[in-house]
Amino acid sequence: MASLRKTNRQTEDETLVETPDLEEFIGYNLKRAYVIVQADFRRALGEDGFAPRVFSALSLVVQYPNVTQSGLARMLGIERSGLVAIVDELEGRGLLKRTNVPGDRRVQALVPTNAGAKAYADARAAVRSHEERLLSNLNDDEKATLMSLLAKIRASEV
Amino acid sequence: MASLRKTNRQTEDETLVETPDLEEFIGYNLKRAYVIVQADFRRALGEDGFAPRVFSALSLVVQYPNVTQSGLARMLGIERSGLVAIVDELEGRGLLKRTNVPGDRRVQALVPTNAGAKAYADARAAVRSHEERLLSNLNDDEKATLMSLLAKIRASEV
DNA sequence: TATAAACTGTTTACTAGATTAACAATATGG
DNA sequence: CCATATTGTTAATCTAGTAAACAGTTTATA
Repeated sequence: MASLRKTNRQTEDETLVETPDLEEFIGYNLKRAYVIVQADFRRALGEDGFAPRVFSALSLVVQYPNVTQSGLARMLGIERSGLVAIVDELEGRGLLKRTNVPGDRRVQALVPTNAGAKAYADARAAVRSHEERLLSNLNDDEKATLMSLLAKIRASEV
Repeated sequence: MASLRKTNRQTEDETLVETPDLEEFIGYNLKRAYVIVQADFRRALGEDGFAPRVFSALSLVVQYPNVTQSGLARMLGIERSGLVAIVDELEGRGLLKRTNVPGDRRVQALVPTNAGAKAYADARAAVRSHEERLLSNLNDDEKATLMSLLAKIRASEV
């Protein structure tokens, strides 16, 4: 707090301490934060753990059994074509089944297997402890505030 | 607030209103919010406007002229190999120059052109108004709080 | 001073995540 | 019945990013 020279004047010093414009943009900070959390997620879940999007898909299938692929894509905010590979992976690992629905032969309802429910419970615990560990410098109030502010951003989707 | 049935009990209703696990994870909400902001950024800057990462790079070059590519990559948190295409694009558009530095023939200092400084000022204004418009349901306090919480996440990088 | 180690910008190959467009099969609404 | 819409799927494409190698150059060390 000694110096009052807080301008963004250009110098040739190798140590530049002024806040660059970038830090003032929410988008930039959102991305940097997201990259950090996402990288730690992968580290925490390990080599052949779930990728974030696969974890998310499994989570919804476990919580909403019989969800259709289209419905799941809508919930995740991705195209249904992009979901095929994710469901293929989960089915290939024996964590869910594609089942046909009497009355509509187009849809394939997704049903978690017992192994899928178990794998999800384990993964959820791992994700929870990853976030708790990584974000240990935020207290519960701060986390709740962050969530509500992120929810506001999500609510402003065009 | 009429019903107290707030369990996550499984039903066969087509309208499921309970909060799924996913919404409780900071990583998930961070990603969803980031996707929304990033998509609006691109929409706002238009067909041949800057991609977010190109905008970020130009911002730093304008604010820190003579930054090296390695230095810029470090600031952006990406590999220097990934920066080559970004700098190629900016140089190709005539917005910066690669200049050689007397005393170290390895490095190429990046210097914004006048056109680059102008383009950045315009883009920065466009980005500011995009964020102001998109995030108009957050007041200044909320935005400041969000920034400080995101900064805390950034500070917890491993 | 000789040599090993490190750093810079770059290319190439690869991966992940995602989108768009088309398609056949099926369902729904005038 | 017929036009329209929906579902799951494939194929082609795009973007953003990494990792590994490389030649040229600089720095550190023995």
